[in-house]
Amino acid sequence: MEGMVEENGTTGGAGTTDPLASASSSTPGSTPHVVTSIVQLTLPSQAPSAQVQSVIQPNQQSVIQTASNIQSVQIPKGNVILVSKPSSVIHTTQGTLQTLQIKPEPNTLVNTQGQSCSDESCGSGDESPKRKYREMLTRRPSYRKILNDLGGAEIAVIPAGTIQTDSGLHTLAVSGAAGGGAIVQYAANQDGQFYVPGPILEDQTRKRELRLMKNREAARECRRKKKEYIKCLENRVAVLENQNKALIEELKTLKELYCQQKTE
DNA sequence: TGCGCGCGGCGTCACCCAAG
DNA sequence: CTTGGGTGACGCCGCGCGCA
Repeated sequence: MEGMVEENGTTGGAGTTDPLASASSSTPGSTPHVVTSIVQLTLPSQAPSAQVQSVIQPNQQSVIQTASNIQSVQIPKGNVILVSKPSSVIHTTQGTLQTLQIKPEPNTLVNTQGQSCSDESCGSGDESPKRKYREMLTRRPSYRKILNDLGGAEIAVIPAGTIQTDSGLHTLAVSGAAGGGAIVQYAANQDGQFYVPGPILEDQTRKRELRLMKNREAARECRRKKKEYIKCLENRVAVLENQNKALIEELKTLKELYCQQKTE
């Protein structure tokens, strides 16, 4: 079906190692190949502008690669498109970065059956059963938490030489704290034992939890970007391999033509 | 069926670096 | 100098797979 988008891995085909193999050899409107971990889109030749075959990552910021520059691409109704994510990347073998305009419904995604859906409902990420299941599982608490649970939060163990007095309140630099070090404030009781006053402890705990939460999300995002980057590189390899193949083929044809003319 | 192994994902820590 | 975001490293966990 022309202009149809397929999700990868559902059928075999040449696309697996060479996602854009059909970009240079297929006729306009031919059925797109299905490629592992990526989605391909072929625009029909009747489309008002360039014939484009692209690589799209499902449900995430995506990469669209073409063997030639993308002109203004109009997507016929009923065909995909991605990409509500603002920072999605489109790049070509020429290295030019371009803008893909989605018409007429900018935020509409179309699933693999060609049905449209909202951005949220199409996203698989945080609502996948696997993720839910994982969230139900309890992880081993950190050593810091274990120490806190053992009462270390109220009576702190103070390493020698790290104490600065400050009107009864002391400040301790903890090198092992999350976020590259933390300042812990505490006081001393009559017995000379150190403890963290309630409000300060609450504040410190809250700050730490906030920091951990942000770092958790940052780590997730970082991993996601890393994976996307790797996919991008793999896609680029595929594009260049295909281009190389096409050039070799062209050279072969020209050679044959030349030999033919020579013999005549 | 139980076990070991590899893989992928996660949370946390430590460090770096840019911005204020 | 301080602060906050990004990321490499590390350890843990669950899962799938092959093997005895």
